[in-house]
Amino acid sequence: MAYADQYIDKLRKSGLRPTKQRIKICEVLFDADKTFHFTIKELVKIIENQANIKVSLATVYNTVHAFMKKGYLKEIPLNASQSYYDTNVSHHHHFFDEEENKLIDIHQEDVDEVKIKRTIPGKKIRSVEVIAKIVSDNQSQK
Amino acid sequence: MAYADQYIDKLRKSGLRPTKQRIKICEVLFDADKTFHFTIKELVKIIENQANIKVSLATVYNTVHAFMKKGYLKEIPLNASQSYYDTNVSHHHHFFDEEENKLIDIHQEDVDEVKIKRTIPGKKIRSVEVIAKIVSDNQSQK
DNA sequence: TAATACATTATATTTATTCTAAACTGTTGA
DNA sequence: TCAACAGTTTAGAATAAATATAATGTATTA
Repeated sequence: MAYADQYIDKLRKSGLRPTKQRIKICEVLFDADKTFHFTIKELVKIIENQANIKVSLATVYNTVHAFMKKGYLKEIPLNASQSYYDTNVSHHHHFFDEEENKLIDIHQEDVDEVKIKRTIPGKKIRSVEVIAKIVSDNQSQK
Repeated sequence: MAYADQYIDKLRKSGLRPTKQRIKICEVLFDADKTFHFTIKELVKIIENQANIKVSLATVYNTVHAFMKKGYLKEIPLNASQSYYDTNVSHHHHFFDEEENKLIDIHQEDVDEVKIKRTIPGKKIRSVEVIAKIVSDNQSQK
């Protein structure tokens, strides 16, 4: 509640109408000081559990996408609408061309080994992959 | 054709029966010297175009998954069945726990900057993300 | 070659996501 | 304050990828 005004502001400044549903979604997403990861379904459940407000799946999709456009949320680049397979089973990385939905290999020698200094107790790293998303460079076309 | 025997061997050694469909799939995937990326649908189309053989979607799915289990193909870790979003919009990377389907942040300071030495003409890099897949480390539990 | 175990297939199912069109709500200005 | 409009929400339909099912077909074996 304390934050509601702040969210109304945030939404207005983004050109989004501050509706009951959007304010509730803001509260769930931004009230806590720590960040978190979620799927659409998880978000719907959290909202149902925390409030009397009913929010449809479609609204959550719309709002999450609107928030992404505004930079309030980020999609984790772990997903594509379909699976891609590779006949090159050696260790290498990829460019993903977002405009053409195409993958391009980056050979291992073109990337320095990625060293992760953090570990998770009881877990080991099975693979490390780098995905570099690329788009047209309009600057260089002038 | 020239490679068919070799593929029959490869399949037998993997405990897969060398059927017409599987041999055709091998030819499409492994005949050329260069590697390539594909989706299931693309593979179905290529097979239809290159041969008289009809292959059902289900067979291609089954075979591609069998080949992955054997290490002949790799799935590009760009996919999850659903999208994950993050309220942390700062630049950082992720662990993905494959057993629990959970994401864990890796802060930027825990990974050295990833430098990619290759460029694609007319394209610029929009984002570089590291996904480290983790699984239980049974070694350390003894 | 017969028996069996494995494969293939068309079709149905499941799941995530997007679309649609009708009902509803926030906003604006008289 | 209220009417009118534009933007929003919603249930349900549509789409699309992936998986499951069960009947038919095929490779293997002895």
